[in-house]
Amino acid sequence: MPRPPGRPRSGIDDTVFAATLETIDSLGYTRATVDRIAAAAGIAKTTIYRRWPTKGALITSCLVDAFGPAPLTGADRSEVLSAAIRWIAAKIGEPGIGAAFAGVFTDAVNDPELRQILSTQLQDPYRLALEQVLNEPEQRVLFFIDVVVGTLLHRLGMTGRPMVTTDVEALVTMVVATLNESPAQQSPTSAVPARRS
Amino acid sequence: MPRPPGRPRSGIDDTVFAATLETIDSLGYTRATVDRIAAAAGIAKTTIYRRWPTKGALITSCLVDAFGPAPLTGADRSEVLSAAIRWIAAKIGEPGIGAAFAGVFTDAVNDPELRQILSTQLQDPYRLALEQVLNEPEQRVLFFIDVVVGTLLHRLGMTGRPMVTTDVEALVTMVVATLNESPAQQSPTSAVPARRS
DNA sequence: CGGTATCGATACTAGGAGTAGCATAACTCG
DNA sequence: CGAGTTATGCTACTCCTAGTATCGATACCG
Repeated sequence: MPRPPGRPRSGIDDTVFAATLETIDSLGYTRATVDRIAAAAGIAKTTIYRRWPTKGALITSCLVDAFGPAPLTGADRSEVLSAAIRWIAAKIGEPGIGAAFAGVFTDAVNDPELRQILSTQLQDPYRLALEQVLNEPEQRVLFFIDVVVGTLLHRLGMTGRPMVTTDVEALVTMVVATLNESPAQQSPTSAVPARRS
Repeated sequence: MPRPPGRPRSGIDDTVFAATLETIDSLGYTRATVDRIAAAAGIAKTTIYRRWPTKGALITSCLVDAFGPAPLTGADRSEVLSAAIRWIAAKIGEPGIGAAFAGVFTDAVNDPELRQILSTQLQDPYRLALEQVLNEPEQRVLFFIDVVVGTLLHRLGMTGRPMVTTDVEALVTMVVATLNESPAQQSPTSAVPARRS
């Protein structure tokens, strides 16, 4: 794949991501203006707007980078889900990440385009992976995501602090219990045999 | 109680509340500027700022008025909690209320003063009432509130639509199960007898 | 060296939160 | 009725932020 003509982009994405989280962590989401983020990264604001169309897109991109792939490991479905909940809770507790997440989520509520970006780029990969590994339908996985992420963000938003371990464990217990009770399905297609009408 | 001197305030609070919800419902939270809300209410913007210090305070006040007292009724704790969850879910689904709630919550994440207003004026009354009627400690009631409200707002924020009845019932089932399992406490002080050291 | 695309810097537009000042309206008291 | 007091409407303003425009300089390719 030949390099396209013109001056190549300098590899500053990681620098911008780091500057974004640092600025949000130290000043809060609203005061983390694009100007300040650019200054913290040592680049011009216009350079940021050449790479990300809006501030929300920048934050989303930063979060996708910060979260990385989810560790969906465990002996059974319960362990996988427990590990996933503890993982996202820890991530939201990291400096800057939780505030960035809450901030961009907040913006997305009233911005359909940003909501689309957030849903597609950030949520969907994890949702699809969870549907696979848990062998659960989309509706149910979306419900779990709403419960877990919604709870963690509500706690962060109302108190300004991430959820403590004790409550995270209560969340794990509650959600895993729900997973194992309702329509328990261990094997995908054979659980409910098709019935001819 | 003698009327204080000067021109009395005109009784426009209800008009402003209605105009606020209407404007948010039709234009969305971000486009519902104070100017537009004032115009919809047929008053001057300065009049709004004489009664509420900030836009967030106006929305919070509007929500307190819109929610009203929670119907904490039922034969036992499970019924009370179930009714409360269905009630808040229905409220958040009403036109304008959910968007207003999500919007002001969003703003509060990065605004400690607004967070204080929201916590004190909106959440605390319901939290205290729930602690009484459920006979549960503060920490546990706060956890339930985080789960229920967080889940409902996350669904509204990610999809733009309130949670459907099926999922609300799943939420009810999940939370009520947690209420009845963990440290079940039927009587307040006698459950754990004081032990002299 | 020519072509192309990025970067930095400065200046700009658009829009919303919140404020200031003033004329006017409404009400109480004497 | 008139003086005192407070609320309202209106206009104009400040401050801040997202996002855009422009232009010279820079880096890479052939």
